[in-house]
Amino acid sequence: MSDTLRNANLHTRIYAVVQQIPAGKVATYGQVAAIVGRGCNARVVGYAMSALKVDEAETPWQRVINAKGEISIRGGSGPVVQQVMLEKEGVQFNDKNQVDFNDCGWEGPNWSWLEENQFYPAPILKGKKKSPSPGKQASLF
DNA sequence: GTGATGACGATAT
DNA sequence: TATATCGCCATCA
Repeated sequence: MSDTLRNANLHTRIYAVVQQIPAGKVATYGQVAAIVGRGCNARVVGYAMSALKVDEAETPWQRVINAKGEISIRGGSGPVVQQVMLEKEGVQFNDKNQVDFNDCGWEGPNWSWLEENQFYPAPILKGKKKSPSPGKQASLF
């Protein structure tokens, strides 16, 4: 499995991380991106989610939301379906249809899992960062 | 083989 | 506080 993941595409690695999110918990795109590391951005995670195929139906894509705690899917019944699925898992939404990360936020996978699967959770290179401010980004775990 | 497009997030101004 | 910009990968036409 680890070799498979290591050689896999970024999307496959993203799916592997998403599959670690337990029911009743939610993670943000940026959080998943930070775990995957290696040139993965929040946007790439979003792309990966949109590219989900039937084959990867086991991936709990509904547990990945944006940094505001809201559901980011645009069209059709997607957002509604996602919220219903999360509520079924016990995720609480407030009046603004937002998730409280203090209550349902995912703290991340186990370090042992990360090592086993050759993941290198590191601060992602963000847009033009002229004045590096570590610690701010490292608030993930 | 090339180009456009799409579930985001953080910084800079 | 709000808007603009940049980073980045896989898929499809």
